Amino acid sequence: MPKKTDRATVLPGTLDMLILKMLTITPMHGYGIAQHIQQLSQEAIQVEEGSLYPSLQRMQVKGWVTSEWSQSPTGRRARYYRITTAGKKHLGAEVSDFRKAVDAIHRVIQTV
Amino acid sequence: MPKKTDRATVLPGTLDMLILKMLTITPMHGYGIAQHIQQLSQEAIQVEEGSLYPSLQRMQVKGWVTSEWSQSPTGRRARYYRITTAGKKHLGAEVSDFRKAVDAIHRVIQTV
DNA sequence: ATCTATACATAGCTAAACTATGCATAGTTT
DNA sequence: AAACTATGCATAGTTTAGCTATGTATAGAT
Repeated sequence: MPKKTDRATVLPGTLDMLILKMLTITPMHGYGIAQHIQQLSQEAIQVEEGSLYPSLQRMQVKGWVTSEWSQSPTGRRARYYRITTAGKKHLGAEVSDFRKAVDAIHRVIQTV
Repeated sequence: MPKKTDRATVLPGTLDMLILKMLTITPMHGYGIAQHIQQLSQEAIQVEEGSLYPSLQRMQVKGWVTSEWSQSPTGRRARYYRITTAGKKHLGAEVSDFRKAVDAIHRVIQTV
C-alpha cells in the first residue's frame, strides 16, 4: 500500500524558482542544490529527488539551464547545472510574480 | 487546438484557504465567493468555476464546509456554503503553514 | 427577441510533485 | 572483508489540483 500523500510541497509551483535562484550563486549539481535550499530555508524546505531531477530536466528543455558532467569535490561524477541568460530572465519574472501573488493572497486572508 | 496553459493559478495549493477565509465572513454561494476573492485581491486573483466548484465539493467531503440550497438576493436559486468548526481549524493551520512557507521561500530567494 | 450577468456542475486534460525504486561509488565503521 | 552511510543521478508510475470546455438555467436589461 503506497503511503498517503499527506503534505505536499511547501508551496507548489515555486520549485523552479528556488532551483534557479541557487544557480545564480554558482553552478551546482543536483544534490548540492537540494542541500543549499534545505540549509538556506533552515530545514523548512526539503527537495525530494523525484521532484528535483525532473524539474532540472524540464528547465533544461526550456533553455533555462545547461548542464555538463564534471567531478564533485569528493571525486565523484556529478552533473553540474548552470543558469542561462534566459533562465535569469525567467527567474526575475518568477520572483516578481511570486511577490505579487503573495501580496494578493495576504490581502484576501487578512480581511477582517 | 486547445489553448496553451501558460500561467497557472496565482499560487497553487492556496485555493481552499482563500475560499474558507471568505466563508468566515458570512455564508456565501460559489459565485459570490469568486467575486469576493477577486475584489479583495484587487483583481489579481480570478477563481475559475472549474476550480471553484470541485474545490467546494472536496471540502464538503472533508467536512470543512456544509451547504444548502437557498435564494440569492437576485431571486435565483443558489447553493450557500458555510464553514464548519473543523473547517475553521483547518483554515487556521493552512494560514499558519502558508506564512511559514512564504518565510522559508523568502529566506532562500533573498540570498545574495 | 437577444444579450449579458448570474449561478451550478462535470467531463476530460495537463502538469507538477510525490513515492518508490534502481544504479553506482567514496569513505567510514565493524 | 563486509556492511553501512552519505553522496550522486535517474525514471516509472501515481496522485492531485487546477484548467479548458461545455452544458444547463434564469433574471434583467436592450
